[in-house]
Amino acid sequence: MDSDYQSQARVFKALCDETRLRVLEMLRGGEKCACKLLENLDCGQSGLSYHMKVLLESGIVTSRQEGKWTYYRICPEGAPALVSLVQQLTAVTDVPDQFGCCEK
Amino acid sequence: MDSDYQSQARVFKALCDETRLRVLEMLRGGEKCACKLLENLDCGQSGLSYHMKVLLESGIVTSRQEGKWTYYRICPEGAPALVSLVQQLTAVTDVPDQFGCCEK
DNA sequence: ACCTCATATAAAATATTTTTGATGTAAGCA
DNA sequence: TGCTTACATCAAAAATATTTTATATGAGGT
Repeated sequence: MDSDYQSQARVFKALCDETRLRVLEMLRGGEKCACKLLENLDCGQSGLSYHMKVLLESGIVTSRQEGKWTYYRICPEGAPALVSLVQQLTAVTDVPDQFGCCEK
Repeated sequence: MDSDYQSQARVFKALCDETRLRVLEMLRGGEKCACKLLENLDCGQSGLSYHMKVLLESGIVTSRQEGKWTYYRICPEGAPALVSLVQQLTAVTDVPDQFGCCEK
């Protein structure tokens, strides 16, 4: 598990932008090169490059170079890790915690 | 499923802030009132109010009034919905898509 | 070596989020 | 009614993120 709030936040930041969600949807259908992604998005080339960097740094996506092209795909390790992170963040524990509450 | 990018993004925005992740962690141990949350956070009262609004609007958290107090807890419907949203976003499909790729 | 293509990076402009401080509101109590 | 407590709302400032434009880099091809 990832117990550092900042790096958890970084993963979710990758998902809170429309353009990046579109990219992710395209990648669900399989590996794509940057130029194909670009064709189907409403942003400039450097904009895509920026968004892909955010996705890469979150661990949700990986890339691979082949000659001049860069191919991106959903990371086979990162994606399941994300799912379990979300599960852990929202799973209510049955163990009482140290915080208590106002006169309850 | 939530197929609108903007509302999907809204859910993830709720999770990409350290303070809100802390709140969520506290709520995992059970319902808490705002004042208890405030005691354990590094933000002002109006700041907490802002963050709780973001969490409420994302559907991950719900609240309940009791006299002067507001109690917050992880939403029993919203949390699982989030998990399945993440699963859907990152599940690679076996069906080829309409995008193709560069000379592959 | 030079040119082009695919992508990355840097800097500036712009937009969005978060924090802060002041004020508002509603509940409960004297 | 007037006071206090718990929280919400607003507006301005501060901090961050995104977009845009220009320039750089590195792989091929001629």
